[in-house]
Amino acid sequence: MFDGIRQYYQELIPKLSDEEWLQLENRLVIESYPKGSLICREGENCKGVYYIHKGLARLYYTVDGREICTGFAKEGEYLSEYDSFLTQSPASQSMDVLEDTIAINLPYEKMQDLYRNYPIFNQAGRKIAEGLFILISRYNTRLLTLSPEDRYQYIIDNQYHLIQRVPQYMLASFIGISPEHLSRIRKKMIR
Amino acid sequence: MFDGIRQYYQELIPKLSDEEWLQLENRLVIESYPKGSLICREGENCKGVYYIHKGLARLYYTVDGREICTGFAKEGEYLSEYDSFLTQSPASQSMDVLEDTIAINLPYEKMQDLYRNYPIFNQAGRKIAEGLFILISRYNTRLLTLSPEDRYQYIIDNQYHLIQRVPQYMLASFIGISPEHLSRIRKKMIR
DNA sequence: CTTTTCCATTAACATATATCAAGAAGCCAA
DNA sequence: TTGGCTTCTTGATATATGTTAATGGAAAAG
Repeated sequence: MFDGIRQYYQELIPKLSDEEWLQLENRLVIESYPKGSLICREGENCKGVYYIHKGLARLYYTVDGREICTGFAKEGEYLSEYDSFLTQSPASQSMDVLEDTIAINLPYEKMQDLYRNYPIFNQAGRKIAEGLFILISRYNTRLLTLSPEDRYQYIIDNQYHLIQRVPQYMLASFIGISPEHLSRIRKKMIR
Repeated sequence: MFDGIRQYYQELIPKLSDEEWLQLENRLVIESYPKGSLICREGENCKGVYYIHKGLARLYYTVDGREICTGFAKEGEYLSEYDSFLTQSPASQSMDVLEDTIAINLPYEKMQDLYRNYPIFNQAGRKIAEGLFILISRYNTRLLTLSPEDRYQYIIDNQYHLIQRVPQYMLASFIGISPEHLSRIRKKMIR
């Protein structure tokens, strides 16, 4: 169950000891979410960082009753409303799951606890934050520098699993356009 | 000269010792940039993280010969093309200075060196990365959830120094619209 | 001081993209 | 199998925002 996470952390901290791993493992919480359920609701404090063991989760804003997706995580990937998690303040995004999902949660207090008692985890925390920064930074770059068509092409080339598992209207908001416009772009690209 | 930086790090690492601070200070490089000059050019590897001692620096993309600003840093603030810095790969943004600027640079190799020999700096590195994540994440939130007018209002309310020190056409790109459109928005807001 | 360059404003016009509305297609549930 | 959701597509129309171009003022340069 925890193999994926252990491997992940061992890449972040090559010299992670068995004892330290055990301390981490003891703090992990396995959670199960049926398709469509919320992991975190906008306005509430995000409770943890979630490793997706099985399934598919999504992060999104709700604006004027409309959803704007900003991220997805499938098996082996992490997801969190990280701003809310770090500051323990109300989330501006919600997280839900698009399929039945099993997530492994590292709750906020447990993580702070680890940082205090096992400082080596600061190294993991640093690399995780750096990784998340790079992720959002590149997402930003694509939104600001590519055309809608090129942003869709990017998903085809680099995140093809999203095309297969995520409804098209969610992908549309992910690349910053309306569902109808994406439909037209697809039509044009087929020719 | 280094007072601001020292204070900054001591907030990140409350138990930073004099010895550790000295190790950091020895690795800092003071650099001087005349108005308009580049700190980092798109396509090159970003060499460091820059603390602005005096002056004003800017981060921006160049798309079809046009500039899109994504960040500014004044005295007491940090700036870097952090993706490029972390991965030591070509930058997708440039950094230049809008006024004569003195920056204090922590170069990449020196920073890695610190992480290796003084692991406590991982804690600072973690908090810096977390802070940068929050910064870009909220910038993203504003771009995705606010109208252009509200985005401009946000700058008035929260970053008024930018209104005073940054040309309006740069602010326009910062909030994601054309200079002409910002001019119209301002006119409408005055009424 | 001049002269030049940069920048903000304004107006007319162009266009990408959104919105609205209807129908078709796929999928799930009973 | 049937009926009802959900999602995708398509067309007509609307609109926010961009583009082009001209003007005037302010700031910088000489």
